[in-house]
Amino acid sequence: MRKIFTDILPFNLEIIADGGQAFRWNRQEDGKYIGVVGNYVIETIQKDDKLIIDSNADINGIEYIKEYFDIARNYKEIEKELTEFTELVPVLHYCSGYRILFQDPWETAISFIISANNHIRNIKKTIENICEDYGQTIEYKGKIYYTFPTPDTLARLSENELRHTKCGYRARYIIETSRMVADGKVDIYGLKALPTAKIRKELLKFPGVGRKVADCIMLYSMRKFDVFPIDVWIKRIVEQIYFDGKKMSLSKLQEFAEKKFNDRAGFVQQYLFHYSRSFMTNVKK
DNA sequence: AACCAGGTTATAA
DNA sequence: TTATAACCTGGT
Repeated sequence: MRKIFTDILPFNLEIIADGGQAFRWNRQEDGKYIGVVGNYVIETIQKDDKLIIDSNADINGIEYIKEYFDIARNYKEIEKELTEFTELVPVLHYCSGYRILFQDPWETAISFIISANNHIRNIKKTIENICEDYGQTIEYKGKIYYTFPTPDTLARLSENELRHTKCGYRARYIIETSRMVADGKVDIYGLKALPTAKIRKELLKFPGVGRKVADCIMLYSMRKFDVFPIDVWIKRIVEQIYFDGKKMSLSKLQEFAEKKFNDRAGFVQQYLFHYSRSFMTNVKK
């Protein structure tokens, strides 16, 4: 069915879908994005202050999609509040409309394990391979799409089988993590209710999950906004803006950002990330 | 041909 | 506690 969300601004579908927080969106020639979210195939395009969505979702699915795009949150207020940090005004201006999706924690965990030391192009390809090989099929408008596989499915695989998806040495991490979830060692869907530090401690039990990946999982699938995942892009831009371009250790930057941005750290990280990727491409690490 | 990319892990000082 | 090397893969 079709659903149109109105009055959505600030909202920028392009950077939301292609900004590195989700890996299953594909831009079409006409500016439309097609992606698989949960069990739904979603086609969406933004027309100014409207988000037009066609999908195989029913009424309940529409609600799920609304949550996914974080439609109800007042981002105008968030962006306004953050201008309190005057050095971020140009960043906010450039990145207005960025939103933090509310994704499935299981899919997000595996996706970000794959993301470690990897390119977006490779990450997307590997995830697509995994879905094609091990997900459920969905037919939509005469085409076949694939869901993200369940923990049980991946838990049964051997490392060599999974390596066909081009995930490389991460295969072992993915399988062991899948087994931990499948065996109930970590209740990945129940973590959201816990405080950030407690969730992080649980997530760090997964092989292939370090500080950065753990924080990404919390930010993109559990609505924990007091985290500040630091990758190479964030490191560069924070060092430039706040430390006169001097190299700083991750732990120093982590402490600095969390203290400074507090409950808004996740949003700030998101804006800084896109800004950094746009303007810091020629700067050495 | 070597080096790098949206980190993590194991090992050593 | 902090530093360094190795790691799949695909691209330059």
